[in-house]
This record gives sequence, structure tokens and C-alpha cells, in this order.
Amino acid sequence: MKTNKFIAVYHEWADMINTGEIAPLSKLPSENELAQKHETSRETIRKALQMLAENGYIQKIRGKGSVVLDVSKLSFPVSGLVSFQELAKSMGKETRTIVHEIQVVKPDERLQQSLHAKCSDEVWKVLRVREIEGEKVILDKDFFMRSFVPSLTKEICEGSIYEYLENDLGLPISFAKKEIVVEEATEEDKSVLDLDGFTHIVVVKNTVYLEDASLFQYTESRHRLDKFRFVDFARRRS
Amino acid sequence: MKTNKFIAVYHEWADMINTGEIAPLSKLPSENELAQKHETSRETIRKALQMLAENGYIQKIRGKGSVVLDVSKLSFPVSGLVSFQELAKSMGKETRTIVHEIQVVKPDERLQQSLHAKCSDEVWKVLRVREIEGEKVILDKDFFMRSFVPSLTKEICEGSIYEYLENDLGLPISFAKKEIVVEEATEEDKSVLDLDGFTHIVVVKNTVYLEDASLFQYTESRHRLDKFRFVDFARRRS
DNA sequence: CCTGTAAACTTGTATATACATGTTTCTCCT
DNA sequence: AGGAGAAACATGTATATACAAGTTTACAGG
Repeated sequence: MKTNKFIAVYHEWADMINTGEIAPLSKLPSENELAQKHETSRETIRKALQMLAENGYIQKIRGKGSVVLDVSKLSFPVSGLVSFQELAKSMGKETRTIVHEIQVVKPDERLQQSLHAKCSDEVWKVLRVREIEGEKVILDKDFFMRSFVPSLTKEICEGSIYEYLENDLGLPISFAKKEIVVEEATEEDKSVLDLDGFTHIVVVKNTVYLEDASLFQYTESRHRLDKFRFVDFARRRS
Repeated sequence: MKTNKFIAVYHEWADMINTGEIAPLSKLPSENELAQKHETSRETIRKALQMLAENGYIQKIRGKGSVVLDVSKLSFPVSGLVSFQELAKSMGKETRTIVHEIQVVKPDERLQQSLHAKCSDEVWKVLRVREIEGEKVILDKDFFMRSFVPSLTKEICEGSIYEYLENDLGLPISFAKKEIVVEEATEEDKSVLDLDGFTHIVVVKNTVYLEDASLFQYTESRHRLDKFRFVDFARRRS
């Protein structure tokens, strides 16, 4: 066994809920039953169930059991750390990525702040336009610390940079701070996107960290107003 | 003891991180040290630390310890399930709530879908305008199932409805599905808000559930583009 | 002095037990 | 028949132990 038990149990049930094999509002077996079924202890089951609850798959109700939530509305979110590529794949839409610029630059003042970088550091700058069904509606500006990413090619950027970083470079992407605001469209936005008369742009700013809490990427995703959607599941934190 | 140990430990350290008493990038004591210090077991400490990690306070690094993250940028989010009132209090801004409408209505078709209600059900409709520093910039439309909320007054709506629901009615608000999109401003938006030339509106749609997974509220929060900001902390879910 | 390895830390996983507390069911007494 | 209460079952909390696996430190040998 190389994979952990509680993660295996988590995926098993998460998949069943995702595919609809288990209907929303139906109940999961009790923790003791699950422990027997998976030949493990109740505590291990509880860890798996807690993960399912955190990610919006189930609701645990004391004394009663675990109820399956309706996850279908959540299924194509810009939520969490999902990348454009992973997202486009899951929906059926025809998409295309146009790489405008790949360059190693010295960070300007604003970028130094976002990336906690010094002016002597080197930073990859990648500019990509996302086309959905023939319309250029998203402009992605990515900045990586070069110390983490030695080389970068057009082919990689046309695919999924995240896949390259995680699978090929083995970078353990762990968490991000996300900010969503609306800004006036810049000249750059107007020149590379099909803005279609829209004067403003939804800007999703992401600051991405690795498992050891080191900051390594800053991303700005600039969406045409009508092509933006953010779906999330949130638990109340007292 | 009425409060749980691991929640007490969680709050103790969360407060210290929030106030800056513990600086970002500094390290927490080891789990064993914490267990001794709080006179509890390591497993209890681990539960508290896991909550801190989930909510963006710390990053746990295997073999090394727990690093405190910079939570200052996260401190005034529209994140999670925080209400307008709780938010306004934490920032210093001068705010006012204007109650436009409190009414019991029969749900129309669209609302029936959002609230999973039948046309025979009764629903509270509350319309409020939020004024920030003299400008009317947010329109909140709330719909509650009347079966959960027997009575509702103007005074309650001018304060925090959430406080009333949780403290007075004892409703255990647990989780929500959130959707953020941009729409064209409606005639209603134009008439009650100071739109200042903006033609579009950021709409935050919230579907709110109680601890027993019963759906009880649908909320639309309509923000003027320049007064909208969403900040979030997200962990990568493999 | 440098290097390699072992020891002493750290967090992660798995399991067991005991008891607390909320929910449902059934049974027995009125 | 109806209601009270006990029993059975659900999840929640707290604790203990053992071992796995990553990181740092210290020490011994070259």
C-alpha cells in the first residue's frame, strides 16, 4: 500500500457521489459499518468523512448519520486551485490557448510586492489568451520565480503549466490566497481580448504557495464580465 | 467544561495570529510541546492544528513543524459566511442599512427553484440597501422559508439578521453554496442604488443550509462593481 | 576539516478504548 | 391506546500507543 487508507476511502466515496452513483439526500452507512466494510478502524473512516464534509460532499449530522449533498451545481467551478485546462476538459466547450509572451524579466515594484521578490531575482512572465468558442475572453498573466522553474517552452504553456509543474518538476502546490475584484479594462485588455463593448474586467488575483509555504507564483486572470463565474462551497467558521 | 478542548486551543492560537502576537513565518511549538503546555494529548492538539491549517492560519510541514502564515491580507474578506454587519464592524467604515421591504410572499417559479419550495409555501422577502460612507452601493435581497422564521421586524432587519437567527431563534447555520457572476443592472438596481454610471452589477448568490442539511435561505447580494471585493484562502484538493 | 551515518527530533498514519451526547425504536406500564 | 422511559444506535470528544517517514543535529571516522 503506497496510498493512505483514509485518502483511498475518501476518493472511493467522492467518486461515487460525483458520478451520481449515490443520490443526493441519501444516507451513507454508519461509521462502524464503513469501518467493517473497508476493514479499518472507525477513526480512519472519520478522517475520510471529515474530508468529504469539508469539500461539500456530505453533511454529518450528530446521532443520525451522513447525508449526501447535491454536488452537481458545484461541478464546474473556478473554485479552489483548479486550472483553466483542467476546467475546460471537464466542460465540453471548445477552447484554445494562445501564448502571447514567454520571457524572463526583472520584477517591477508592483510585482516585487506580489511575489516578495528582490529586484535582482529573475521571474518568468507568461502571457496567454484563452479562447472559448471562438471568442478571446480571458487574459492570463503568470509570474513564476525562476529559481523554481529553470526552463519553460511554448509547448508547455499551450498545455497545462500546472501539470508540468506538478508532474514533471514535482513542485508540490499546496495553497493559494485569492482575490477577486473588478477593474477598468486596460489598453492591453482591449488590444488582446474581444471585449465586445465591455469597459470593465473581472480580475482574479492568485498568490500560490508550495507545501513548505514558499511563495512561488503570482497569477492574474482577467475575465470578460459575461464570461466570469465563480462557484464555491463554504462552511461557517465560528 | 462546556467548550471543547481542541476548539479552545484553536481559538487561543488563532487569536494570537490574528492580533499579530505571533509573527508570520515564525514557528509554532511542536505538537508534543503544545500537548504538554495545554495539558492534553497530542491527538487533540493535532485537531486544533488541522483547523488552523484549513483556515489559512498555519502551514504544517512534515518533519519540521508549523509555520505561521500572513493572515493580514485575509482579514477583511467577503469570504465564507460572514455577514455584512459582522464585516462592517471589523472595518472602521461608516455604514448604514436601509430596509426597503419586509413581506411574506408566495415564491415565483425562479425562487421555487432556488429555495426548493412549493408554490404553496410562504417565504419572507427582505430587501435592504447598504450604504457605505454615504453611497448606496449594495442591494441585499433575502428570502427565508417562513417555517423556520415565524416573525421578523424592521428593527431586526436593520441590525444583523444572522445574529437574530443564530442567537435568538437558535438556528444552526452550517454551510452555503456561493455563486458569483456579473449581470446587467436591472431597473430595480438603478432606482435604489447610487450606480454612478455603472451598467453592470456583481451578484453574489448564496444558498444557505442548516446543520441538518435543510435548505432555509436564498440571498442575492448585488454590489456596485467598484465596491466589490472577495478574498479567500484555498487549499489544493487533489 | 569534511563526510557519512546514526540518533534525536519533527509530523503523518493507523488502531484501540472509553465515555459523552444526540436520535430512533421499542417496550412496558398506566 | 398512549405516554414515559429504557435500550440500541448514531456521531463527537479525549486519550493512549505504535510505528512510518521527513528533517535536523551531533558525533565518529576518515
